[in-house]
Amino acid sequence: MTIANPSTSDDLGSAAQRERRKRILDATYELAKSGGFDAVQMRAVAEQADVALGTLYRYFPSKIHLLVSALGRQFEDASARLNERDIPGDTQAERVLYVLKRMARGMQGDPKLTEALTRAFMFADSSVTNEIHVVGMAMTTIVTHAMHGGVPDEGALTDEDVAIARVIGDVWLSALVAWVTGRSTAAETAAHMETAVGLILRD
Amino acid sequence: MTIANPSTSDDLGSAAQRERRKRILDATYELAKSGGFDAVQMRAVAEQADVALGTLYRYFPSKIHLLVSALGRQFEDASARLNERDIPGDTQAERVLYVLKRMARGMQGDPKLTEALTRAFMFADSSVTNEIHVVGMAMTTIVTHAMHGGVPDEGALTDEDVAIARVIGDVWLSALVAWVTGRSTAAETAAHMETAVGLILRD
DNA sequence: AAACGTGGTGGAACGTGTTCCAAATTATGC
DNA sequence: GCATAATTTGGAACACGTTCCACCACGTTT
Repeated sequence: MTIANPSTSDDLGSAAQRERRKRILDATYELAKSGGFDAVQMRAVAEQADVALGTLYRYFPSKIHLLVSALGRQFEDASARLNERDIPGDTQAERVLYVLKRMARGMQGDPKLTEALTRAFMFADSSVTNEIHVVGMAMTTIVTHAMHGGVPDEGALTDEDVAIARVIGDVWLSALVAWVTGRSTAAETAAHMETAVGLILRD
Repeated sequence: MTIANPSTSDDLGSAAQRERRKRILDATYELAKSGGFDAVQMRAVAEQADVALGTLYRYFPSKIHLLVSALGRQFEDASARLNERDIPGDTQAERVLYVLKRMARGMQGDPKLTEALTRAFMFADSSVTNEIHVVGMAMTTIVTHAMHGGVPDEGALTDEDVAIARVIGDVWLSALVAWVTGRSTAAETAAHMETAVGLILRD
């Protein structure tokens, strides 16, 4: 018996397996984008990705793993895109708000997708630690990068920088949940983030 | 046809209805305490509360409403208990950390219960706005009360106070989710809260 | 007291996440 | 190319949230 799990193993498997994995994540993305969390039904994902239900579960042991993995891919892409350019703004607060607003705009453009991924993130238990960590690191990287104005000098990252980035990430997540669940508007969310960043990053 | 909904209407209904509602919330509490989110099964709640499944759904339209209502009761109790005494500590940060640690200790003593209620809170959509609002207000009240050292002078609440309380509440919620889902330990959570409060409340 | 209406009961039924399995297919070692 | 192992498939089956419905109980109106 092999213990290999195509979704978490470092070994990415054969080309066919990589291809299947990509098809599954693409299908997840599409369904989430058009119908949100509820529309990402395992049978529907399997069908659209053209794999059997059992195969889907072999690659991703639960709907939550599946969605969080999709979120991770999104975040890594966003992080890579943001980090290759310089961040405008004269203060840390301005730069951080710049990237947060940029991300917020992106998410508001795809509310269903955002809802699906955020819900999954909030529901993830310890079995999803690895996938979650990918997302958390990407978020922290984005914020610290903005704090430093786009200088790729990673050595300058103090513990306090990281702590600040994590706190901002926390507030952002809470605000995101409130927005996603329809308990606050986009404008309220933006205002709340401005307040929070202003409080945390007083230069 | 009557539109009355026993769970949200201001009119609490007959004594028998109030009694049923209490039995349901008690059953929810018991099940959550012993088995967490998954153990709060609607059939089990109905049976333990000695009502029919249909009746349970008449009082609480979903499992999420049910759990968030139970959370609201918990929080209001905690808030009332905390607010009737003075908060020790010389600075705002010390006092806020005092109450946060106190609450954290309470929650760590009932991890399953905390898990159930937190999960429900995170999953609640806009149909649960009212119940959520109860919890949010209680949390804000607790933090602002601690900031002011137990002085019941509500007139002294500035907008900034409330904003600060909300940011702290956000960080607390994110930390709670991480703890509940097994992604961080109690000690890490406590340390993170200390960092956050230290950053936000620099006297 | 009879009729009525409101809410409660018991239980069937449905949808979707998840598990399981035997058969078919594909990959691997020789 | 064959034997063997690993993977995929198709689909049945199960669990639990949710909906629905026919019927019952009880208080109110007349």
